[in-house]
This record gives sequence, C-alpha cells and structure tokens, in this order.
Amino acid sequence: MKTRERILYKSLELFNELGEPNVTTLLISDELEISPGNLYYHFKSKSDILINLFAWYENEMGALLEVPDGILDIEDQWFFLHLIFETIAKYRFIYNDVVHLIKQHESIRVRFNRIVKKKQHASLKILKSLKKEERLNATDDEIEALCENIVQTATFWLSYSVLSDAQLPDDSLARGVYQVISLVAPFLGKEQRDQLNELKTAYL
Amino acid sequence: MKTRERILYKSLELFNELGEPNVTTLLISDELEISPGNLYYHFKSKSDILINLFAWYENEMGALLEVPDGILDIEDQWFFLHLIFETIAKYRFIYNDVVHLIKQHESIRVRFNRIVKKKQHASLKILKSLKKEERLNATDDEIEALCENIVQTATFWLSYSVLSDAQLPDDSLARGVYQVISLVAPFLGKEQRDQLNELKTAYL
DNA sequence: GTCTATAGGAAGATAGAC
DNA sequence: GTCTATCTTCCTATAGAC
Repeated sequence: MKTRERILYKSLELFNELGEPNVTTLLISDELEISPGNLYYHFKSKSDILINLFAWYENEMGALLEVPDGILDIEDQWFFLHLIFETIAKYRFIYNDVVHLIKQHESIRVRFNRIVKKKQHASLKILKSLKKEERLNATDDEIEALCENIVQTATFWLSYSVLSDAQLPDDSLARGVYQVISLVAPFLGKEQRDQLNELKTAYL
Repeated sequence: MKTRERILYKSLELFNELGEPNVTTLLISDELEISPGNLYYHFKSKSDILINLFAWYENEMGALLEVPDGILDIEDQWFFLHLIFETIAKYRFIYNDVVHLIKQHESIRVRFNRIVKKKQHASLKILKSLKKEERLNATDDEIEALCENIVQTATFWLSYSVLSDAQLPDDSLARGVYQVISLVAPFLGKEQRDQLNELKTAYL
C-alpha cells in the first residue's frame, strides 16, 4: 500500500477511535512510523486528510442509497439497513462530530446535507411502495413524520449507543436496525410484525 | 451579578454557539472584558467551568424528570416534552459534543448516563400508565423499543435539525416534540391521534 | 519520497504587582 | 478581585538536506 493510502486508513482508524480534534498529525505519522514532514508531503493540511476521508464516505453511502428500489420484505429492509449502519460505523467519527464538522467546513455541511436528503428520499420511496402494495397503513402526514424519525434514528443511533457502553458492542448495529424497523412496524400488518419478532430473536 | 457567575453564563453562551473545543479561555475573558488571570482566579481550569455548567444542566434536567407522574393526556405530554426540549436547547453544547465530552471526562459519562436512564424511566412510566388506562395498545417488547426510540429522538433531535438548517430555527423545538409524539401515536386510539393532529396544526 | 530540524502560533495556566 | 506579563506545552506546517 502506498504511503498516501496508509495515511488515510490510519487517520480513519484514529479519528474513529479518538475523535478528529484529538488526533494530531504527529500522532498519525508516529503510528505509521513515518516523519511528520513525509505526511505533509502527501497532504497539505489535516483538513485535506479529513476532506479525502469524507469523499470516501460520500461515495460509499451515496452508492448504497441508489439501490432501494423494490425493497419490500422486512428481511430485505433488515439487510439494507444493516449495510447502512455498517457504513455509518466505518465512518463514525463523522457522525460523532457532525455538528462541529459542518461548523468548520461549510463544504461538508452542504455535502452531508445532501446525503441526509438522499436518505430521506430512499425511506420515502420504500414507504410509498409499501403503501401502494397495501402492506403499510398510514396517512401522508404519518409517513412524513415516520420518514424523519427513520433518518434521525439511523443517523444518531451509534452515537446514542456509545452513551451507555463506552465501547461499541458487537450487537449495536443489529440493535440499531431493529430500532429503525420498530418505527415502521406499528403501521404494518400482523404478519409482518410477527416476521420482525422472528428477526429480533434471531439477531439480538 | 458576580464575576464567577458572569463567567459561567458567558461560557454557556459561547459553548452553545461555537462548541466547547472552539472556545478558548481567552475568548471568554475577552468577551467579558476581564483579564485571563481574573478568569483563572475564579476557575482553576477550563474543565472546571465545564463541570460546573454540567452540574447546572444535571440539576435542571433531573428536576424535570422527577415529575412525570400522572401525565396522560397528549396535551400534558406535549407540554412536558417542550420543557425537556427547552432544557436540551439551553445546554445544547453538551448534546452536540456528548461523544467527546464523555470520552474526555469519565465523570461526565457516568452522570450523563444517569440522566439517560432517568429519561428512559420517565417514558416507561408514562407509557405503562397509558397502557394500564387502556389508552395505549402495545406489547411489552413494543413498549421497550418505543421507549428507546423516544429517548434517542429526544436526545439527538436538536443536533439532527442543525444538519439541514445552519441556525436553530424557532419552531425546531415544537417540531421535535411533534416527532416524539409521532412515535407514540400509532399505538394510541383514534381520538388521541386526532388530538395530535390538532396540536400539529396549532404549533407547526 | 522521505528525513531532520525548526519556525510560528495558539492555548492553557501561573506569578506577582496593585 | 483584578490586572499585566510570561511560561510552557502542544500543534500545524515549512525548509532544506538526502
């Protein structure tokens, strides 16, 4: 692996573990056993590293959010949400720091906002096709509020779960998925609510 | 107002506006037109200021969470939640920074966690009495998941709403209250769902 | 591409006079 | 209680040799 890439991977690891503001360029270079000067040969600033990592995240999450066409079964939703949560976990420093990140980098505010909009759009799409298929029983107002709650929960579940347990426990992804589906469940038919319970016992 | 108090109020204001890590002791003293030395006469460190503000928050939120006995009507819930959201808004630097705050101050982790537990306990209490009165129709599993979602939404709604709008808009508190009640609504009877819609048109 | 050395600056905190 | 002056430390970033 080229040095440039090694720097990015190590930064991601350290940002996630310690939070971006607590990771110095010196720490990154130390951990990689290269000189700080070398790091600055590859990146002109610490922000530069951050922006590059954000671009990674943006691409991965963006790609995921393209596909939610024809996701109808609870199991498909479970799987889809799990992929979303994995991506969030992979770049959790962004989520833990959002408010600061967007305050300090206007460009990130715009781009992160675009992702949030895409998430809302994806959930709306799924909910509307569920309604069309008469599997979901909800008014338009209810769907709108539900949509916001889904995205909000997906966005901050991991931050929330860190509050109780210092470490990120293994099952907290599955738990997040379960929480999101619980939001939709009361609007579903009996059959699908039972299916959710099965999934719960299987994964939690 | 004594200098000590003025420092705390100004710090709270600046922490909320800029985020705690971006507020220096020099900035605080500048804004108050006192010397940095004077600030350090009253507080032995920046953390010391933070811990004091956290204690304020802890007291106010703790007091609020003592009372949710006999809250049954949607309107009472609306009012109660509004008080909660106001307190969160007042100390929003804590919520925007939770993950860092608890990583850097173990004592805050424990204390914030205690508040979260109290919040869960309060919602559980309300939900259980609603069920007992047969106004709420949900299984124990559903109530448990609902409870988590309520607290999660209440905790991070403000951070979430900052993502789309740079400023905190006036109605975002009411919007947060509405989102939380929307979580409960599908488990309520028709009469109370209508009541929620009335409240929505009244406040949003 | 990589190193060493160091500039330049900001932030937290203290000493001592008034 | 409050001020000025200053110390120390830490961090980002650059210069210049190899």
